[in-house]
Parts: sequence; structure tokens; C-alpha cells
Amino acid sequence: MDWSIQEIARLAGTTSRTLRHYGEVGLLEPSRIGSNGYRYYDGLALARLQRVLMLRDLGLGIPAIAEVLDGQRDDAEALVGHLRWLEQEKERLDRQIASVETTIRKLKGGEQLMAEEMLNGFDHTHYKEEVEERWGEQSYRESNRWWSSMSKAEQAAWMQRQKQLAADWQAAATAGLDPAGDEAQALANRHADWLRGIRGVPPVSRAYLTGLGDMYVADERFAANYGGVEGASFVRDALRLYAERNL
Amino acid sequence: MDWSIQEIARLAGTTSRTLRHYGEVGLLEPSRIGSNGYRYYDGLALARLQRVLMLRDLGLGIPAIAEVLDGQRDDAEALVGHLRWLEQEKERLDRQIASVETTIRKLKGGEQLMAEEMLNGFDHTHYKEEVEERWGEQSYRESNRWWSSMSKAEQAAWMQRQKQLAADWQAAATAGLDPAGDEAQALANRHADWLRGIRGVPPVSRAYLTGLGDMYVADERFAANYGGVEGASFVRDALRLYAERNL
DNA sequence: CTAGAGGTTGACGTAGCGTCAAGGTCAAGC
DNA sequence: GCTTGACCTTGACGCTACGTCAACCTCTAG
Repeated sequence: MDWSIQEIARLAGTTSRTLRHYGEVGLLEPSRIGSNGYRYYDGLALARLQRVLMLRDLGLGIPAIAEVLDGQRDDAEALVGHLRWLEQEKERLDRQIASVETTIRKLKGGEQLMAEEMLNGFDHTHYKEEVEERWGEQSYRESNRWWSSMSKAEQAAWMQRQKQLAADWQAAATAGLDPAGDEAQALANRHADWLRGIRGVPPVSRAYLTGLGDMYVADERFAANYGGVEGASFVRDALRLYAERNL
Repeated sequence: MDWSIQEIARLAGTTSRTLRHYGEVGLLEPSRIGSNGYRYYDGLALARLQRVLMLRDLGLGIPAIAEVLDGQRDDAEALVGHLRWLEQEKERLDRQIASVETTIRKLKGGEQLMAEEMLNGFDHTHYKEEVEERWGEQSYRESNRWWSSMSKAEQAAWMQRQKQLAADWQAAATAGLDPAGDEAQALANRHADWLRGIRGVPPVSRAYLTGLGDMYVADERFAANYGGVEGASFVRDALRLYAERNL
């Protein structure tokens, strides 16, 4: 009492190719092989096949399934291990979704520039040389990870500081303050502190701060944050002075 | 002003093998190839590489990345499409996690038997023949899908009906009612209705219901739901009579 | 006897590189 | 000038779980 490969495939809801594959990898051998080479499967094979397909539907890999079916591993135990893997995958997906959403907002809005873009823009596009000699290895991806690793709340807080800073800079520029004056220098100090919060290691050096100021002026996307080229020029001047005096 | 393959790999935080691969698939060619065959990359290549790695970190595939970088597709557009894919994947994972959890509870608890097991147990383990001739194709996997496709709430509701039904059967059996009586037959009617809710197509036939009743008695795991063999026997008798009279 | 359905093995394709393997090239030290 | 070690090249297999031809037998019904 047995079935051909097509028959058992239909019974179990899979394909003959899959059955041949299982035969190849030793997961499920035919119960009998005819003199003509045809594979035949009996009731035991069907039962085993059904367990295989069930575990497969739960997402287990072939080696894991084999372990369970050959009694080397407890069903529940294997599934619990598998569950942990699934949950990790889900977390990874969640993080990736968050990253993609952030990036989309950034691209679509053309709005407020965000941390990533600031860093990337500075790090690579504009100051490759300096980045190379200062952080050499992989600053871009590190900064990316830095941002991704923050919680939503932390990201929001960081953005908040950036907004406040930009607003204060704009106000100071509009008020016609002296870039070398105490108020502007205090702002520069806050700016440096804010930058230091970005990652642990890379230092806010004189060259870094000066280069950053130049970029704020040169790149209109950054300039927009400080009220255009005029405001950005004010920021640049104040930062340069601050850097020369303090770094 | 260019870098060797190792140098640029370190700069961007990837490996030389990856760069060769990108060269092979045409995603990123070296800016220059020395007479010795060495690959050299310049600033433009570095910039492109960084965009590649960023998109890769967001989970895009190489063809998608190529489209974006070659300007055939808008960044944001591509990412939105990708986002939908990610969300689908997440849903799939969620469903799988739920399935695995259910299965684990089932295995560990040895507790209340659940729908899946009822169906699987009936469909394949005990009544292969009948399943084969009645639904032939792939009833197991369909029933599995049926269950998985229900929301948590729906599953809970279905379970609730099952529990209520089991309790009523037990009460009737304990009360010493007549399996052929109106009360027992009404219960049998409810039981049939409940079964019909399981999937759309397969009909609750006379043979099916009779076979099911037999299994309730024969399989202690099912019998336990109806107060042991005695209770299950009562259910079986009532179902058989109901089936003969109405199906 | 013949057509058509079904069976067999063999081998390539998939995504994105990791990982040898075998063999040139380059810069530095003796 | 030679050796050594670091770095470069191309070529090819490996990984997951089969899908999909291709070329070629076998069985069954008319």
C-alpha cells in the first residue's frame, strides 16, 4: 500500500521536486524504489512528510527539522530556539523599517536637515580628505549606526537641541551681533557641545569646526538651517573664532 | 589621487571582495585599472560606494540600488516601495511567531487540545484514507492556513465555542441523558455547526461526523475534552445518530 | 502500437558575498 | 640582486531550498 511520488506530493500539498530534494539530503527517503527507479512512499513516509512540512511552515531549516525528526532534539526545545531567532529577525526588521522611514522623510521633505545628512555631508562628500586622515576607517557607517542605535526619544531630543540651536543662531545673526562677542561665542560653545554628543570618540577639533562652518555656508541645504547664506556666514565666523581661541 | 582596493574598502567600511563583486555585477567599476591589473578608485567612486553601502544597509537589493544610482529611479520612490516590502515581511514574521508560540504551548502544556491538533490528528494520523478520498489534495496545509489566517480574536472566539461545547457535552453525559434525545441531538447539531465553521469547502458528511466521534473515543487526548472515554462515548453515540438522521 | 502522462538523473539559477587556491606584483631590508 | 611579506589578480565552490528546463525512460489506456 504505497503511493507514487506525485500522489504523495498531492496528498501532502507539496511538489515531487521537493520530495526528491528531501531524498537527496537524507531528510525523507522513499520507502521503496522500484526496479525501474521509481520512488514509492508508504504511510510512515507520509506521516513523516507531514511533520516535515509542518515544521517547515513554522520556518525551521532542514537541518533543524532533521534533528527533531530523528529524535536528537525535543520538538518544543527546537521551537523555542527557533522562536528566539524569529524575534531577533523581527527586531532587525523593525530597526530597518525605522531607518528607511527616517531616510524617506529626509528625502521627501527637503525640510529640516537631520543628523545623518549633516554628518554624511560633512564626513564624506565635502571633506573626504580630512575624514580619511582623522577617522580613517569607517566613520560614515559608524555615524549611521550611532543614529540608528538611539531610541526614538533620544533622536527627538537630539533634533530638538539642533532646532533650538539653529533658531538661536538665526536670532543672533538677525540681531546683527558681533561674531566675536560673548553671546555668539557662547552659542559656538553650545554648538561644539552639541556636536560632541554625536559620537563618543571623534574629537571636535579646530579643523573640524572650521571646516563645518565653511560647509554651512557653501552648502545651501545647511545654510537654510541658519537663515540662508548670511546667517550661515555669521555662524561660520563665530565658529572659526571660537575654534581658534579654544581648540 | 586614488586608492587601492584595500584602502577604499577600509575607508568605506567594507571588504575588497565586496568591491570586486560590485565590479563584476557592474554596480561600481574601478575608476582606473593599472597595467598590472590592479583596481584603483577615486573620489567619485568613493562617493558612489558610500551611497551603495547606505542603501544596502537599508536593505535594498543590488538591482534596486543600481536603479537609484543610475538615476532611473527616484531615491524616495524606491525606498517607499522597499518599505512596503519590509512591512510585509514583518507581518509574515508576526504570523510565524504566533504560529510557533501556539505550537510550543500545545507541545509543552499537553493541556487543552487546540483546533490544529484536532484537525491534523483527524485528517492525517487517524484517517488518512478518508482524508485522501474526500479532500485529496492538501487538507492539512489548508487547515493550517485556515487557522493561521484568523486573527487572535477570531481564534479565541472559536476556542471559546469549542470549550463551551465540550462543557455542555460533559454535563449532558454526566446527567445520564439519552444520546438519541432532543437535548443531545441539539448538541450534536451545534457540534456540526461548529465544525462547519472550520473551513469553507469541506462538507460535514455522515462519514466524517461518524469517524470523528469514533476518534473522540479512541484517542485519549480527544476523549479528555469530553470527560474521558465515557463522556466521549456519549458524544460519539449522539453524533452517529445525528449523522444518520440528518446527513 | 502510439500518444500522453509521469518518472529518472543532471545541472543551472537564485543573493551576496565568504573563503580558499594558485599565482603575479610591489616595497622594504639584507 | 634577492628574499620576504603584504597585497593584487582571476577562478571557482559554498550557502538555502528548492524551481525550472533538458534529455531520456516507463507505464497505461485506447
